[in-house]
Amino acid sequence: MPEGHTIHRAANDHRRLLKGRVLRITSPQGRFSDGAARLSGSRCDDVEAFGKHLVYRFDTGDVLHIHLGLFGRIRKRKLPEPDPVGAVRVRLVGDTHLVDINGPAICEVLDPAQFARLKDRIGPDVLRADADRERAFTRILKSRTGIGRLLMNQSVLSGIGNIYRTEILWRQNIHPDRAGKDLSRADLERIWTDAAALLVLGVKHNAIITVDDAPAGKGRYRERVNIFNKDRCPACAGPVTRLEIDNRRAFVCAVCQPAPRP
DNA sequence: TTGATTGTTACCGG
DNA sequence: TCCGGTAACAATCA
Repeated sequence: MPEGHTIHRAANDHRRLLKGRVLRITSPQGRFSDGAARLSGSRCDDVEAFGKHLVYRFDTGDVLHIHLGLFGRIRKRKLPEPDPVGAVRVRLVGDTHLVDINGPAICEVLDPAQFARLKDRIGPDVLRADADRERAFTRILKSRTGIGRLLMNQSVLSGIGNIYRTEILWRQNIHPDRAGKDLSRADLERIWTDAAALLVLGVKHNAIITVDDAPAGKGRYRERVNIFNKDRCPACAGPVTRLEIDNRRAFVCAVCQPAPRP
């Protein structure tokens, strides 16, 4: 589930439900007892997403920092309080709803200085209005690393996950092995703009939609994609090549996305 | 029971 | 400083 759109969607939803409210915070498995005790009873001042990082800000200055990693899940439940389902690390109880966080890779309390360091470490987020895209472009244009790797490096730019990586590069006819420094500024502008548009659509529909004119109704996996996990390129009908980049699946059309000269 | 999976961090060496 | 490689970790589902 966790690509950037999932986290931004959760942040928007949870802000609406929890902002301004005093929360009761528990640790059903006991694996976050200290953090829950430290935060519980304070007022939630805001909920924000930075790339795939979700943060709940409290009036004490403390921040609850969540990163779902590959397997984490967020569930919103209505009160009265139902039993936890699965490995609920932390439960945030508001006035009408609660939020359960299952299996996050990161679940920690940060003080203001630690929170500042976190924000500094995360690259500009294509979904945030305050994102400094130049910071990402400068870094990419100097890098020998392939753009496929760079797009998944959350300290370069944040919010793009594995499926969007494949889809964005296909839509822009760019091979993932092309070095960042061999791309043009115009290429990067197109990538950024496309990524932002697709993620906005993802937030809106709670699904990964990268095909134009997506038909109504939901895909089987809440996806409507062009070549991720497909056999044929929808543009040229040629075969889709499967790659592995950083041990993650990637898909390329050899015709529409010419490989760089070796 | 097994394997795959929409992710990240730490550490080391070149 | 940057880059590649490796390992560790997380929970659920088919």
